[in-house]
Formats: sequence, C-alpha cells, structure tokens
Amino acid sequence: MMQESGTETKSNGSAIQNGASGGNHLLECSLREVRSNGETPSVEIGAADLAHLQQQQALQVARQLLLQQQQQQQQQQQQQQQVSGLKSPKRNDKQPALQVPVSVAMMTPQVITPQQMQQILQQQVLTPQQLQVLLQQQQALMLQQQQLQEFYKKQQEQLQLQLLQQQHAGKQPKEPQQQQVATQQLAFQQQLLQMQQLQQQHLLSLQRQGLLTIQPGQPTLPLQPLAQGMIPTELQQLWKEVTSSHTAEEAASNNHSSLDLSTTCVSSSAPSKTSLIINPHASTNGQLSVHTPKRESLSHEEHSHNHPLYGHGVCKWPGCEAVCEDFQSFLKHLNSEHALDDRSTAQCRVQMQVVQQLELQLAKDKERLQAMMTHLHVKSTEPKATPQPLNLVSSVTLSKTASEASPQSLPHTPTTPTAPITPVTQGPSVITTTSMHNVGPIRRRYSDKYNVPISSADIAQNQEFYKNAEVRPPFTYASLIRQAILESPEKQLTLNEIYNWFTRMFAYFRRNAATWKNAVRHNLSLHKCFVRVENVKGAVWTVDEQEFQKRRPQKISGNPSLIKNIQTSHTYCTPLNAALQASMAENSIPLYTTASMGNPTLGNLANAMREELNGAMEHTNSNGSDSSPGRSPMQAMHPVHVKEEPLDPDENEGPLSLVTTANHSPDFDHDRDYEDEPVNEDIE
DNA sequence: GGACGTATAAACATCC
DNA sequence: TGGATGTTTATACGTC
Repeated sequence: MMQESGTETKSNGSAIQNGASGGNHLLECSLREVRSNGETPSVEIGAADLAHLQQQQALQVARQLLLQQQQQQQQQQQQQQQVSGLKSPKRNDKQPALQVPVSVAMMTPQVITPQQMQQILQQQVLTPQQLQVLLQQQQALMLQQQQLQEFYKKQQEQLQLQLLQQQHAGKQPKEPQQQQVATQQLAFQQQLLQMQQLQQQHLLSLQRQGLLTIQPGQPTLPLQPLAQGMIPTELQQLWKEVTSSHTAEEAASNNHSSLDLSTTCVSSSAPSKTSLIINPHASTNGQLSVHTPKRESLSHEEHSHNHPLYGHGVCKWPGCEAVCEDFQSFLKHLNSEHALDDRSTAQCRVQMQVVQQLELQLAKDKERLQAMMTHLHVKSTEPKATPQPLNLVSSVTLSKTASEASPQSLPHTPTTPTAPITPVTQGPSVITTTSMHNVGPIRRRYSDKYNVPISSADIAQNQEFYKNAEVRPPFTYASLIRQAILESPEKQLTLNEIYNWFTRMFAYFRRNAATWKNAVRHNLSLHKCFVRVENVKGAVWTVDEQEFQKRRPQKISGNPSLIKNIQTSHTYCTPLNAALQASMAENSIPLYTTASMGNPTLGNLANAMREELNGAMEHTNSNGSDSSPGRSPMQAMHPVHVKEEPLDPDENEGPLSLVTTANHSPDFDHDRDYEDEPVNEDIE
C-alpha cells in the first residue's frame, strides 16, 4: 500500500516537473531529448559572424527588392499597355497577374519556424526560462509579422481595386496611378525590411544572451514561406478540421479569399457541411461570393444546429459568449464582431494552438497510460493472470466511427474485475479518445471510479477544462444534479435550469441533449434525494442531503482509523487533480492553466497538494465540523450520518466513493472505503 | 451469483 | 397539437 502510494506520488511529481518549464510542448520534448542525449553544441559562431551574415542577408534582400521592384514596374507597364490597347473586357480575367510579386523573404522576415526551433533545440541546451523568453519573443514577432502580412494583402487588394477602376474608366492617366502604386509598394516593402531587420536584431540579441547559437553550416535561419513555417502539414490538417466551417463562413461573408487560413480551410478534402456552404462556382476573380443560392437553401435552423460557433443562443467564439437570440442575429454578430481582421485571425491561431496542444497532450497521455499499464501489467500479472492491456489501449484509441458503429460490442469499459489495470482512471486520461470522439449516444459503463460524486473543488479546479473540452465528466448524474442545485443561490433549480447548468459547465453536455436530459429527469425521479417542490414559478428541484447521504454513507465517522484513512484517500484523490493539472501544465495549455487551475508550476502544485493534505488533516481533526462559508453538504451531514448508522449498518460496508478514485489500482481497492470528499471541499 | 448502483433507452402520463 | 416535464420500466454493465 505504501509502496503504491509512493509510486503514485512519485510519478505525479515527475509529471509536475515536466510541466514546470511551462514552455512549448515540442520544445520540452526536444529539450528532454537533448538532455537525455547529453549532447552539447558542437560548433558555435560568434555574434560578429552572425551579424555579418545577417547583414549580408539583408543586403541580398534589398537587392532582391530592387530587382523585383523593377520587374514589377515593367510588368505593370506591360499590363497597362495591354489593357489600354485591347478593348475586350476579358482582360480583366487576368487580374491575378497583377498580384504584386512578393518576395518570399519579404513576406517572411526572419521568424523561427517550428522546424528550425526544433533543429536549434536539438543542438542547444537551453534552460526552460531561456526557452520561455525565446518563445515569448518569437510569438511577439510572429504577431507583428502576421499583422504586416495582412496589411500587405489589404494593400494588394486596394491596388487591384484601383487598377480595376482605372481599367474600367479607361480614360484616367496611367502614369500617376502607377507611380502611386509603386510608391505604396516601396513604402510597404521598406516597412517589411525594417521588420526583418528588427527581427534580425532580436535574434542577434538572443544570440548574445546565449539563448541561441547557430552552426556555421546552417544558414542563419533560412527564409521560408510563412505558410510553411507557421503551418506545418499536421497543423494544416488540424486547422482544416478545427476551423473549416467558421473560416469558410468568414471567408465567404467577408469576401476574402487571399488569406492563407481561409484558402487552406476551403481546400480541405474532408467532407463537411461547410463544403456545401461554399459555392465552388461562385468564385469570381478568385474570390468567394457572399451569398449563393446554394448557401441560402440551407435553413438557418440547420445552420444553428450545425454551426460550431453557435449554440444555446450564445456565440461560441473564444472569449465572446455574446448572446444571440437567433441564428440570424448570430450571423450578423459573427460578421460584424468576428470579421476577418487581425484580431480574429490571431484568435484563430490561438485556437489552432489550443487544439494542437490538446492533441499533443492526448498523445502524451496515451504514452503515459501505456507506460503505466505496462508497468502495472508486469507487476500485477503475477498474482492475477487475465490482464488485457492491449484491449485497454485499443479502447483508448477507438475511432469515432468504430464507437458509433457498434457501441455495445466494443470494450468501452475494458476493465474486468480481474484486470490489474483500471485504464481510464487516470485523472488526465479522462480525456480518452473514446470520450473525445464520442458523439452518438453510446451506452457505456463507467465504473464506480468514474461515477464519483462531484466535488466542488473538482469542478472548480477543472471547470474551464470541462467547459471547453468535450470530455465526459467523471461524475454521476446524481452528483452533477446535486451540485447544480447546491450551487444555486436558493439551493433549488427548475429542470430547465439544471439543464442549463449542465450545458454551461460541461461541453460534453452540449451534445446528445435528448440522451442526457432524459437521464437527468430519470435521476431526478429515481433518487429520493431529489425533492420536487411546487413553487410560485412552477416546480423546482431541491436536494435532500440526508437522502443523498443515505445513498453514500461515510465510514469516516466513528472510525478509529480515521486519520490513516483520510491520508490514504488523499493519496488517491490528489493525483487526480494534480495529474490533470500536471498534464495540462506539461503541455502548456494556457486556457486551462491560468484562471481555473492557477499557475501550474511545480511549486504551486506542491503547495496545492500540501494544502489538500492539510485540509484533509484539518477536516479530520475537526471531525466534520465545517466552518467554511460554502458549507459542504458532505461535511454538514456527518453528524446526521452518525445518527443513521445504527439504522442501516450495512451501509458501512458499502464503498464510500465520495472521491475520485481515479488512480488506484485494484491492488488496493479495499481502501476505497476510506476515501473522502471533503478534502476537496475544504479547498474551495 | 446476487445485490446494488448507475447509465441508457423507451413508453407513458400530465401540463402548458 | 407539440413540446416540456415527470414517472416508471427494462436492460446492460461494473463492483462488491
């Protein structure tokens, strides 16, 4: 037992340590690889060399600029002559030829691409702090670059527009216009050049700080197209999946087609409903039309059901949550507030990163799970001989299609009583693929380890996570309903308010409403602890705590081994949150690691763990007398339960699954009786 | 193997 | 009349 606890704590601690750097996951991985390899940079170049190289590069860019400027002017002159010489309007079709030929170097001032970053990391030994500095500066530069790029594209469009007008007019003097165009281009290119130089200086400063060394064999941060540098192949795919609909909508509504993101999205090969929205034939001059008959043929109702950015009358654009009464107003809101501008694009990128991080986290947790299972498998196969680790893995990697195809036949809960592993019971691994991809109403069983009564602290700590990630919360319906009711000011809610709480608190319950609402109603009716009260407004539901406690008696009262038990239970309950936090922190998910979870540094996590432990001990010593303002019903019920114990002695035998028992293995299942929820309640 | 708890699905009744 | 609400039953699964 103690050994197991120690193992848990230890592994958890390592997870925390991994997350302590707070840096990019990829960087961390690379860093760890580097460290594990024990490699050191073989050759370094000095600051002077770097500066020299960069100067040369800048000169080269400038030369290219001049050359392109000349070519461009020549080209435009030719174009003008052609346009003025020909009467056919078909010439307008060749507008793309008027695209200002932007040098790749121009569009990509020296920004370190992820690949470059990895290369660098593979050669350097950087501290997490250095990495963070590097990353922050890099992100700032990327943002600047992105803004410049978009500005440049707007300029291009304006130029095209002007040129078009000029061509249609056909009488305007061409030379001044052309000069103006050239002047604008030159000015902007100078801006870009300055930007590039700034970034070079930034890199130089990094190099001086010892954050960056570059091997002479390598080009100094080769200039690559932005699209290649910032959106690797996987990221593009991810982008397609994640943002296909909304970017398409935006692209259409804003009549833009030049943005890389939009085009990337539109070109997605994955069949999606948005492919209907976008009329492929409506493209004129490479631009998407705003409204097409095909698009209008889809009812708003259908849109409102399908649009990932709209749900429950609320705009789901990250950080928006504007209330839109109907889909029409939502569309207006979307077009007005989330038009294709710098902010929206930046938010898209952020979202993209979030998704990427989640994917990374998933992959990492899968690995960790595999390692844990392998470890436990080896240990536990000795006494028990029917482990099925492969099944466990396969259940985790179930595809959505497979899950939906034959939900019953698949091992959603692959644990068998004899299995030494409880696969999906690690805290973070609540984010299983099955739950992530579980769309249809799949009948699945969650073990009691999942169906734990909710803890206010649990939900508070992971609130943001469950709000955003479509992960099934590891709590029973009854616990969730109770939590919803108790969270309300008057400790009573109408059914609809309970529904709203579910959808508000858990992204998971924003799907399959019929299923879970039915379950909610079923639970309300089934459990005596939920009391229906006729109110002025109508019927409201309240919680009868005594009844609720009857269902889950606490063995804690009067138990001589109380302290030990509390500690034991704490050993199990802490890793859930800590592991979840560590996992999040490890993968640097800012969304979930800021407000809701605090700063997931090693120190903070350690503090949190200590506080939890202290809370448990205090709670133990106070013997259930709770002084917290948010009175925990559990704690409040302790005396009541003492009274009831003689009435139903059998309940003492029952499991006390008041706390997530996520990390324990069947080897110590007998300790479940001692798990206690108020440990978490105290924190809140 | 049975009791128990839970999830899911469905049928049905009632009310607005 | 249809949807929301509430009740009840059946079934499946996991744990003890």
